[in-house]
Amino acid sequence: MNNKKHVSLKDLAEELGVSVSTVSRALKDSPEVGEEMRERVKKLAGEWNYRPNPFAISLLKNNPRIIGIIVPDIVTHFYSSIISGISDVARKNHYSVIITSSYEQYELEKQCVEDLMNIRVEGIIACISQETTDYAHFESLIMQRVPLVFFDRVCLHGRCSCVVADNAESGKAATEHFLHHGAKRIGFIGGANHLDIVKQRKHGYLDALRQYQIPIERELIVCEKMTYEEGREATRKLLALPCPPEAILAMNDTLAFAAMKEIKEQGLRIPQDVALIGYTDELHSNYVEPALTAITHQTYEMGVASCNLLLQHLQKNQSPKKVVVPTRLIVRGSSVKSPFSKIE
Amino acid sequence: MNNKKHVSLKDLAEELGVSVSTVSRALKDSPEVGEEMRERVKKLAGEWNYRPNPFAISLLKNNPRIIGIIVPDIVTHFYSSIISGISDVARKNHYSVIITSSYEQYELEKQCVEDLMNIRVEGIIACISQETTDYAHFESLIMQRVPLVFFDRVCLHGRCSCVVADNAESGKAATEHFLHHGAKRIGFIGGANHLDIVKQRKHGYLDALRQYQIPIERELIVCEKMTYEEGREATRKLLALPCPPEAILAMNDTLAFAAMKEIKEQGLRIPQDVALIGYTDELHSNYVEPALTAITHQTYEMGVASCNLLLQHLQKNQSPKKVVVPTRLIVRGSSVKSPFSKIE
DNA sequence: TTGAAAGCGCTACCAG
DNA sequence: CTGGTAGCGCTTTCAA
Repeated sequence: MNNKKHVSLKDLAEELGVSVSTVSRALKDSPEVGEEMRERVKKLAGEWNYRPNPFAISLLKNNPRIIGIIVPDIVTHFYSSIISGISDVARKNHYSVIITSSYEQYELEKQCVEDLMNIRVEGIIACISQETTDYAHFESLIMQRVPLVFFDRVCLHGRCSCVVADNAESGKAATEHFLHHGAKRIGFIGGANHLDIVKQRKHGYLDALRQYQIPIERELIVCEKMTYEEGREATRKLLALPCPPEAILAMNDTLAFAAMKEIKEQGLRIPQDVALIGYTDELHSNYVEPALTAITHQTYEMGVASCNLLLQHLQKNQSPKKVVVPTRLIVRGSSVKSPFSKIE
Repeated sequence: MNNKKHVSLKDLAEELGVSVSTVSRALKDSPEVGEEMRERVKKLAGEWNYRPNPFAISLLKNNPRIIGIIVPDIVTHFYSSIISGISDVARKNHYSVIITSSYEQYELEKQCVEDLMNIRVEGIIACISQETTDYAHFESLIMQRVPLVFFDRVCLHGRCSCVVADNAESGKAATEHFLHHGAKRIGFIGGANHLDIVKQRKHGYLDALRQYQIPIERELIVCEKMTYEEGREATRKLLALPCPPEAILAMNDTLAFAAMKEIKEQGLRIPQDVALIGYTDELHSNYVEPALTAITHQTYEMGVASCNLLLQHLQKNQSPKKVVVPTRLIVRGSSVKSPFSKIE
């Protein structure tokens, strides 16, 4: 048709012999344009496959309708599932989403913030990296009044909205589950201590022990990085104790699967010798053997909640809110010793 | 400082008492600007945290530096890993990435194309949905000269670039592996027949059988949708045959894990009663028991290759290329009957 | 070495 | 009901 890549209002106007203003109005069903005119314009726009140039509109209105996301990584099911929830809500509200990964690194996380600001996203939804202990890059966003919502791993409490799981409760519930089923010496494998989620889940764990008047043993608590290898190492440490734990609570799916592998490789049985509970999503817990008892996050819902929260902030200035998305303890084979287990 | 959300060239120019042109030039180290001037401009730009408005630049240059991605879903590790590869290459080349999901639905896939075109991405990287058999929405992209690269599930051969695994070879290799280890009756669980990947892998499977002069039995080949439930059902069908297969090749990880579950639930042993090979990534194959022998895709590399290919097309008009990323058969416990298995 | 002005595509205001 | 025009922020001529 014409050599230019995109059709503009001007192109349409020239072809129809009218002004750009008229074409613009006709296309958005302005009441001040003639019925017949509207028809003609729309017909040609359809034929020529006209699409409004989003950059012109963003330039004009200063609202690019883009939301930025920062996650530690995108391949972990937990995050991709949350992203999925965010994207769906965003799309329904005619927002695009740009996803960036910090790869659990502080420096890269700062870069992500920088990149998103350069793209001029309207707001950011983030989950901080394991490494991050300084939050200046996020504080600067608050100063610039860029709406900001954290999920799962949060910071700057009270200064921006966040979506979290009921961490303390779930840590307590898992621990109580062990206690109800006869285990008294319970190991806890967590991630870096400075993370809120670690603190809170550990808090729940300790709380349950206290309530049941179980003495707390420091060496049963191992908090390092949340990687597969560290999980193996932590489990090895626990099992090598003079008096090893009868049960282990692992703080995410990588750690849980690592613990499971290590326990098995040492020739111990799950749950008879060591019971195991993880934090994970439903997908893979069923594939392993025994099926993994786990605290299940409603990841998709967390994404939906995060995006809704951000949209609220985008629409009007609002004081920070905190949304707690409940978890559930799904009991499978890895935690309950069958009544016959002691006879075997 | 000032109430406006963003600092513009004009703001800087006014403050410095010079023209916008000068500021613009100074900022991009144009040789025709004075040393001292450049210093002053850059200093103020830094202090005021000036960022060029990307929409103005996109409007002007008509290159928004955004790449669109269409995947069947984002939560499957296979796709998220490929996305990860694409994103990394894109970011290194100062491109942003917008990810959309078709949820394996034809209608939504068309919508994704539409959305990405509205955003005016410079090019698109896509993996077609299971449902898609009509490719008009992609053909229209070719007509509009929008660079397009397919990966894994491809179409419109020869008309656009694509990145694929060595499907036929891998299907053949897996089948030969079974044959070498004594299985003769091999079941094949695939996805919808119209998909290239299914055809090619089946081709490899049949090829191996022919070469070893094993009669081909139609009822050993089950091709339905690639969902967990269909995988269970397909396995059930195979095992219910008068003469059930000694080995099963499952066409992706969902199907493989489904098959594993079903085989176990029927009280059969893997690999003694039924050997199993899947197509999957390394991550979860090791968690299950027995560990799953699998054709491993180099997913991250496929993403890297796809993005590189697209960038080439973006830089200059080029005839379509096809990149084949080799797979590897990783032998684990699920396929090799131990020498003692028959004694047990 | 610097400034003025046009124009990218669009909207919105003011005239007619 | 329709047209003209200014302006969003930036780059890029052309003049000085």
